[in-house]
Amino acid sequence: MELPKNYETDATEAKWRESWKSCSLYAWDPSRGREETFAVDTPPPTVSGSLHMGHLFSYSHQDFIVRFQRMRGKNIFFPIGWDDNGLPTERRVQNLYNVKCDARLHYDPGFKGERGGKGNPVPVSRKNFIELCDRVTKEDEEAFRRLWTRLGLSYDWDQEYATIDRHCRGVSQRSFLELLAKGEIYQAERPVMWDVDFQTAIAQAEVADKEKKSAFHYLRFRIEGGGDPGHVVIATTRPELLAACVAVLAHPEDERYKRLFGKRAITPMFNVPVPIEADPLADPEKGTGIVMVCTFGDQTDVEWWRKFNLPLRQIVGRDGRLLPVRFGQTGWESLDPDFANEAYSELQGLSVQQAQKKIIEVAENLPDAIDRPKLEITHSVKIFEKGDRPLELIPTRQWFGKILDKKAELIEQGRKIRWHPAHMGTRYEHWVEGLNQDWCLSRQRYFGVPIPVWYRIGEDGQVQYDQRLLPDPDELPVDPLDDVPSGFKEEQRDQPGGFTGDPDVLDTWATSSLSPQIATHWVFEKDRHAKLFPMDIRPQSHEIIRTWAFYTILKAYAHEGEIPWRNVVISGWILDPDRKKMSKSQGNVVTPEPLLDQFGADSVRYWAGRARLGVDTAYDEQVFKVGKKLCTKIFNAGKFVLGRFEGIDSTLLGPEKIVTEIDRAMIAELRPVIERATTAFEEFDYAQALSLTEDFFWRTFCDNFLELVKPRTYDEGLTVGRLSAAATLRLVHRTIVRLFAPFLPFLCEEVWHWCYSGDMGMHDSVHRSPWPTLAEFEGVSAPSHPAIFESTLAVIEAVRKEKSDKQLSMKAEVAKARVVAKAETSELTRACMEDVRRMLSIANLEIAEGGSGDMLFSVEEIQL
RNA sequence: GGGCGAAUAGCUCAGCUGGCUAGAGCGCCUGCCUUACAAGCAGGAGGUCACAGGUUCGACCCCUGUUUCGCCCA
Repeated sequence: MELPKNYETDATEAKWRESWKSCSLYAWDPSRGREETFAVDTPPPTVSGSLHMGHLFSYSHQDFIVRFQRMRGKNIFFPIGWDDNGLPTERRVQNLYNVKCDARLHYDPGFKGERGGKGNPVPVSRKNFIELCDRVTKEDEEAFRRLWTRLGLSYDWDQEYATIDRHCRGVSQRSFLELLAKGEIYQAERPVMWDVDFQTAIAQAEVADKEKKSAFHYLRFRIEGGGDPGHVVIATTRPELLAACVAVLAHPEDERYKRLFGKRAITPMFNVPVPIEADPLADPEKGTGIVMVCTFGDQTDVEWWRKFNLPLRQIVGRDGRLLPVRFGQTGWESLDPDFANEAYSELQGLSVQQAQKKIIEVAENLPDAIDRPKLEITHSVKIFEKGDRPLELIPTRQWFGKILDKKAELIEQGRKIRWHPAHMGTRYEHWVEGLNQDWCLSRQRYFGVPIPVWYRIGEDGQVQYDQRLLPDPDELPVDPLDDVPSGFKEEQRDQPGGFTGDPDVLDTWATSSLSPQIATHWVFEKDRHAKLFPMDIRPQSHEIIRTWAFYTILKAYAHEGEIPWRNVVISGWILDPDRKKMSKSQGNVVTPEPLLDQFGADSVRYWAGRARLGVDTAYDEQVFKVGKKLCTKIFNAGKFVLGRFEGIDSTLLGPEKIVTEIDRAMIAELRPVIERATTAFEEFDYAQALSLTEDFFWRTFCDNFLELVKPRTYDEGLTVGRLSAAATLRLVHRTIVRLFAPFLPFLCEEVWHWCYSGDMGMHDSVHRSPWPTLAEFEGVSAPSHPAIFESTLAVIEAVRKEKSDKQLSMKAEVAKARVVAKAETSELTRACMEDVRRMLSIANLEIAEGGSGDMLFSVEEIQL
């Protein structure tokens, strides 16, 4: 067989990519049963994000596990999806086409959209906007598909889905309606966390805490009825909310303020009397220990507002600007309405940031509003993880999923799942324990799964939110803004006595949390679902335990009372040299394509394979180099090993031909490698399996065994010794190629096809050939003594060291070497030393009885 | 402030249930063109296992505390 001189990654990878595709090597077989199936709930990546090495890292990890399971004979269900709905795509479209969505506009069929426009964004209709989103996600998906294929990820492309496609919209809406019917979803008008830039509600899981500079401003509130002193000083970081103040609170045991409880304080500037109440949540250590309650400054304000049944004074609008209000009217009582209105007129229409500056300016010009200079501090504020400005709490009508009523059950579900590494399960539990809000499901956005609900409109033209019109399950998916509820006509839309569609879309997590149901086709194909659910593994990274893992566990529990998967395997992060996570927003990403060009897919996978689950790893380009070297070594060793036995009929090279002592010892060395690598893989510890295999291949097999038997393979004629060597090389090498196959799929397939693809019991592709087991070596007798290999290596090492110390070539002849062996093993020694003698060119090898210690034999004298 | 994790050679990391002299690769040094591979081979230097206590016959490993770093939460 004529083999190429060098390993050309590009050509070889392309060849096998094509081959695997044309024979559907990775297709799931729907006819096989659950027990022999291995189902993976693959993370659908956000397609509008940028592709970087961090992605290749974690997605490789799944593939190692999957390829191992496939070789174990499992029927692999390995779908791939794209998460394309939601804000990241909207944002990308806005930037690419310089447009913004305006839901009031009508569809323009002629609108094409052009990239790179400048100036003010062009307003487009919702439908035009969604069309652009669809276009962009199609392109982005293609880029991902190309990269995943190039990396050799063994997805079943027949199972591809996108979270915005028809099927996913149907599953997501079905889930919504089912949970609504079960009472697990409800609608309510309440203060929710609101991003003023995106103008949408968001959920607790999407909030990030950020340290920001701020300041305590010290405001004087007069006490109604006077006293001494006639005022209290309240420290606040949000003076711009003063007009929304509805109460003043202090700790019940706080001696400074005890006498004030039950009285009223009067806000400066607006002169609004508010009650002074006692509550243990007021922190005496914070500020001046007495706090103003506004609607709403933070979550505690919401709690107090409910507890004390305080009025609502909403001054921050959905766009983050101060709303017009009129003091003197009901709900806006003031002791001096004219003065209050004049003061407020300076603030109205300003953003909260501008309003803060302004109100301090105004207050400073009043005689009695500010008590003392501000105190600068840093504190943590809540920000939407994809946003920029602090969140506001704004009362709006939203849909919610119930979670607070089942925290204990969700923790219990988490405990039924095996987490790898285990401490990631603790992180899940802590997240669930810390939840304090139900899941806000609705988003005031465009590119998402529509909430499948219409409402009746009363004869008075008011929307009747309690009069819901729901679609039939087999009508799904619907878009309530395009589709008409049964029994109505389009002309009745938004008309008195007619109907209106819910304008909101679902949180993207409401859909991606259904990835198991989406992939298994859930209620739509019950048999298929039963064969795949609960799934075997969920691979993901740790920052989305609180979102994706949590919501998926929640949905599976709410729908079927089940866990969604038996195992969660968590990949760590790729960190830059400053140990920061590689991510687009950090601006520290490394683009994959040049590295794939330079090192090849297998080398990149090798890099990923070295990192254990859950462990963050510093990005180190050296490791690609190491991977490439390993590939070259495997390539060269493969060619050489093949050359040592290819002239011999393979039927002459069965396990029974392995009779030479050192060959049997080699098989004995291989056995624990197979056992340990298998155990490691079963525990998802692919890194351990790789390291064991690599070490065995390079050190034991190439550097020592190959050198040791090489002379014997050049024997004239098919001697017993030559056949034994050839049979051992063949069987061991055939095993090594399979042990490497999950990590280096392209190269291993190439080498496999040089010699092993036609073997009995093996598959044409290495990737469907059986994972090595000890059974393959049952016909090989154990060596006479377990320490043979190690003892032989000790002799080799001693002679090599002697040559190296003398700065001689390894082929330099050794005039004489004296080996001392224990009496009971001297026969054995003779058998092994013949190989050693030939390997190291020892002219005169003397064997004597004697010796001590653990080694069977040792070198006493070397003459060069 | 609470939780989780990490700290081992110059660098990146192994070291699993406590047990020989703590390992690998990269880098470095000295040699070797040895009929698979110089992208290789042989040999070598290099570690107070973050720090301080404790448990134990024995601790990188278990316990307590401290420091530094990362992440999550309040």
